[in-house]
Amino acid sequence: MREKPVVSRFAPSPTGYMHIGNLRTALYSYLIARHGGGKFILRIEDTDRERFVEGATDVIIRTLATTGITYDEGPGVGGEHGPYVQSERKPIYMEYAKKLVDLGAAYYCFCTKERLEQLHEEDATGGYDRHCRDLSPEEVEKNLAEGKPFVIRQKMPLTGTTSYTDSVFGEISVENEELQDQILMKADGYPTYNFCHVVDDYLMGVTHVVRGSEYLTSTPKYVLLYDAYGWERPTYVHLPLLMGKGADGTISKLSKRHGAVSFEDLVADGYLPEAIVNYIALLGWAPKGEMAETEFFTLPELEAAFDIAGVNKSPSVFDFDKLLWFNGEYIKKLDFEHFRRLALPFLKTPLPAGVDTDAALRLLQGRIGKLGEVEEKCAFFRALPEYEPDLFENKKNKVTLDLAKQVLEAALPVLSAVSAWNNDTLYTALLSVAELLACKSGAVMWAVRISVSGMSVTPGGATEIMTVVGREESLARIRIALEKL
RNA sequence: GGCCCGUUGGUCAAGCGGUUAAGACAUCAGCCUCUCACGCUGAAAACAUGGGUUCGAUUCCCGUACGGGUCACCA
Repeated sequence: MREKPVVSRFAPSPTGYMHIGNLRTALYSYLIARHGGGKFILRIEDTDRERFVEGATDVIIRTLATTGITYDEGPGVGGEHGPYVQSERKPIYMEYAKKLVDLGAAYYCFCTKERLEQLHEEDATGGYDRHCRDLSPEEVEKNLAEGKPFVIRQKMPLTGTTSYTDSVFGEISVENEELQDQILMKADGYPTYNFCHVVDDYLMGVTHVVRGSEYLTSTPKYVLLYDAYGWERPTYVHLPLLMGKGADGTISKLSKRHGAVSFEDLVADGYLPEAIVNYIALLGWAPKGEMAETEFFTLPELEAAFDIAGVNKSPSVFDFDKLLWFNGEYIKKLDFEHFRRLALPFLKTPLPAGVDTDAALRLLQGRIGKLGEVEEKCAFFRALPEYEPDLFENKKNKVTLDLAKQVLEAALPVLSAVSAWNNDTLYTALLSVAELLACKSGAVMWAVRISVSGMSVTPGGATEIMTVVGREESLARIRIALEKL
């Protein structure tokens, strides 16, 4: 018996931004499809008119495009199961809802919102009392003829249990008496998620339903729908949640209070899409076997290696430190031209005329975790920071204020005399200063570096920094230092 | 609160009855070095808990604790 080809989908609702948790769901769903050589569909779930956000669909499409997650069917690319935006599929749902009523698995409900609110006040845990479940056909016809507003509810079995097998969590069972007669069609004629996703998944031939584990306990209700229609149930793949760590160390569901958690925010902060994808792929999934120690994956490599069996059950905490490390590694691997092109926009304004921007960026490439650090790390190239003379003191290199003064006094004429201003000549020149003063070369380098940078920690050594800021500025900065000493 | 799910170092995680319980990030130390960083070497650090089952449990079963999810005319 042959396996059916895998068809999976990503079905976000357009909320205006792409949360990193949603992106991971999209990624896993995509990987399951591609690993199985199957199809991947994008579907927009916009049946909540009140929460509709203009342009939100574009954010989703853009994000998928920049991460390289391609889909075979969906908005913009079309396909044989369109349209792929639920608001454009509206007539389909009423048709299928009526079919369900005929099948005896759903019913019209004419209860007003006021009555529902009253019910809730009387018993907050009771839920809907199934008032309209057993209305006679005549009564229903009469109400419909009068034009009374209605919803369509799912008729849940009152006894027994419903079970299904999730490919990550295993068998899930719930008592049917726990299930509410949930609303399938709203009074505004739009379907609820509970209903339309089932209809669409069926109509679009989706074999693998991949989504967050918040749906784990409501899935029996969906399974009942498949059964009522006589449709084959899909394979369910529920994913563990993504958590965030708060400033106080508490763990909770990843949200804005944990910092930039939308994909576009991270990119704007200088994280590379490839690094983000690589990192989130590993949050909740780990490769098996001999691949278990591998950490770096390109998208195609993930497509080859991904396997549902490697998906974890427990929630994972999003760790910005590790993302930063991953990102730094990806930045290091960039060829310089590429890095340069990405880094330049992160400078608020161009560096001063005398400063060698390319040289500065070369220094930075191996030392930053994200492109957003470029500006701050370049600040001292723009202007010498304020600093106190005692910055010159350094135990390891045995530098005292007095020695620093001697070094700089000796270095000034030597550096002025250097014919070509480059790393090698400057290095040789400074070594001669060390020889002249009979001190460690480290002491000379230290004093010079502090004087030209005004900082104890810099993205490069003394000569490298002088190369970047240029001859005039370097000498000027050394003179300023001498005034302080 | 009812129901469902989860629990290996601070974090991500391997493990799928017998292991010195991998690896990575972060942390710390040493080395290297024209500082920092990179790199290299090393260190500290974990099976929530109580019962079973078993010759033997991190691994299987039950309870407890803790954490999470869910109970909408939201998805």
